[in-house]
Amino acid sequence: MLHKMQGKRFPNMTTIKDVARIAGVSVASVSRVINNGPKVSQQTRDRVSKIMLDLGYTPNANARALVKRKSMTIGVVIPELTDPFFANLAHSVDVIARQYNMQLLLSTALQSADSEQEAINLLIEQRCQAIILHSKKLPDDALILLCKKMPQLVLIDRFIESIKHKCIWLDNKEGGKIAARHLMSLKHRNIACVSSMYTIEDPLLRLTGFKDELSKSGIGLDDGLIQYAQPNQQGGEKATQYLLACGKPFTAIFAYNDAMAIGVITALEDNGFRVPYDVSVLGFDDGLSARYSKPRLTTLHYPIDEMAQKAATLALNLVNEAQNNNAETYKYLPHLVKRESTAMCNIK
Amino acid sequence: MLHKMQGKRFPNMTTIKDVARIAGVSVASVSRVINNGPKVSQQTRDRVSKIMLDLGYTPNANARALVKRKSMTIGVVIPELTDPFFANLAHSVDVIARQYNMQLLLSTALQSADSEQEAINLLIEQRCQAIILHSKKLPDDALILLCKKMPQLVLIDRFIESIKHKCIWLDNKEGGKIAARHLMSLKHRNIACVSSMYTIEDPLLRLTGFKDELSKSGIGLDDGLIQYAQPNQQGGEKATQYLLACGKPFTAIFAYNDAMAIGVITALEDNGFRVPYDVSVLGFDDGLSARYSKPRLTTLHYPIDEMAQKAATLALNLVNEAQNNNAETYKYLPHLVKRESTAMCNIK
DNA sequence: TTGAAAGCGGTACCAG
DNA sequence: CTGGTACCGCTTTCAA
Repeated sequence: MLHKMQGKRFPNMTTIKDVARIAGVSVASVSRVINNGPKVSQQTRDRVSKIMLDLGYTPNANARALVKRKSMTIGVVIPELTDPFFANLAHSVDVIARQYNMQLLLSTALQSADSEQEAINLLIEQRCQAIILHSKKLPDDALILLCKKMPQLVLIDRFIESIKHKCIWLDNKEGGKIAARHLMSLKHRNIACVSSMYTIEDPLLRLTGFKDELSKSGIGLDDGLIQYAQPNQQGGEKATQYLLACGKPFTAIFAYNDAMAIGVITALEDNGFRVPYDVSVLGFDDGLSARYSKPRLTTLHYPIDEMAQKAATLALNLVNEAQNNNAETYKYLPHLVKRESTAMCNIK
Repeated sequence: MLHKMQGKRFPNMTTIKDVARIAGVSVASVSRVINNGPKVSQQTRDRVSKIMLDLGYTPNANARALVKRKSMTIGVVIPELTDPFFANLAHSVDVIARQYNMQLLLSTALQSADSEQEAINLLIEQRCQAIILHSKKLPDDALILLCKKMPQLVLIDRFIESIKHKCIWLDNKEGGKIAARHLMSLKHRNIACVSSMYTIEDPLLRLTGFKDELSKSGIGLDDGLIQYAQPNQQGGEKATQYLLACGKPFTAIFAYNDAMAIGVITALEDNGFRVPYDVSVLGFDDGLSARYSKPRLTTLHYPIDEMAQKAATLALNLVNEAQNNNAETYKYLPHLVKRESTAMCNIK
């Protein structure tokens, strides 16, 4: 059901010329009034203002963008709005956009490289002055190319060495380590993991950091105790059922994200285990649901708000390659938020 | 921290002229190639296409919008993106936008009439071909005026008689009635309400419908058992504490929305009551959290997705006042989703 | 099949 | 302080 180019054209609206004609002045003067320009007599200013109001005149941003070469828009590419994580990301960009008096242009990319590329192209067509891109599907080289074409493009949640000064990213590996330390501090030694089945690097990094830290203390992670599933509540439930079925003992589960963690808890309780008394569950993200769930989730806070605001600010201030010489990089760290889903291991 | 008009101008990008010059053809021909126009020789088409690719040429949507008087954008005004309800609304509009090959322009309005008006103005400046407006603050007459100026504007979650063919709304009163019927069918007779403190009409309508339906069966609603608070989780907790403190007995609570309902449950359990065994709790909206919460929420499903899609489609097909003669109106009804937070009253 | 040229609605420079 | 005007990048007649 693709309606190619459908949609009616905008009805004729009053233009600057209409205003000028009716006010008996030149368009130049009207333009000055619109922009609060300096050299207009108060008398002209008042008359023109009144007429603009009477006519319900609204300047055309497209025309303005064309001549000024500034669209006053900032673009965001995210997979979709229904995921609160991405909605928050967009929201934070919006906060910055407002500060700069700019409009938010949203492009959702679903889950394919093509659709990501398409989303970006649309934003470039619109000549956004900044683009915040959350890409998981496009390969590194495509992004590097893109950055060359669009200097004011910033990547969020991704790290690429050769354009690292445009990458706002979270240290997932360190996140895994923090998780491991927390669980170890609670004396857990038999730990399971519920990870995402998608082949993006985040889950791998978290897992790697997690394992590394455990092994530092001589704790191994049985491969059978790592289950991969869809990174949502159902995936969490399913993975937990497998975990339970395999029969290996564990006293804690590190989930890829909060949604999975909630699924994990559900499955655990359905099978007669109590969280955190029998099994501790650790999430990741610290979204709203982490506070809603019962028990409330102990989880790693993902500072997406901060990161998105940084991304927007950075993008807006990226004039051209010349300025990218700054050696700044933008690594963020998750931090532990202790709530109720983890507790001291009570099995010796 | 308002950065007036800051932000660098867009770097010079290659234009249609560049392409034309390098290809040794006129801009007209390039334009034809871009738009897959009919009268171009295959040879020219190929050469120009290649050059566009080599140059990384991307047409300027602003220029195009100007001359074609079609921006290919669709605007959405919502209070904010962090609320999943509004994020869903925006998402559904986006779904339609994609079908029509249009871009989503988002304007957040926070919580004041001025900022709503401002958000709308910005979208009109952008010459969106359709605007979906969720307004709670602007008075009826302002909206009626707006509709006159912007025929392709559609209101969502609001009903104004004189422009009812542009209103996509939910029958909140009926929602209240459905809620009452459900609770009565479970034999509850002492019922409390936790409502929103904001003076928008939704909470009032729900409450009215609720009371009306109760009184039909001869059940009264003690004014002391109606508490008003912020329409979020904390508000729900607070309101419940007041309810508990006032000492009047009740076996069920009808909350203004899911967030409040979850707060209600928390407060109830903190005070030793079990949901739904001791007290039933009924929510409204049926957002994600209704499924995450424990117990999972029995709630009234708000078909916001459907409504938003309808709104977008309607707006896009609204050419001018002439066509608004259609007598169609767009009332939607919530429906009950039974989950775990309500149960038969076990107090005689 | 092609190109020249007239705008679309503004801005900004220059002259008066 | 004001007006005339040359663009901004692209589409679309109209002729050739």
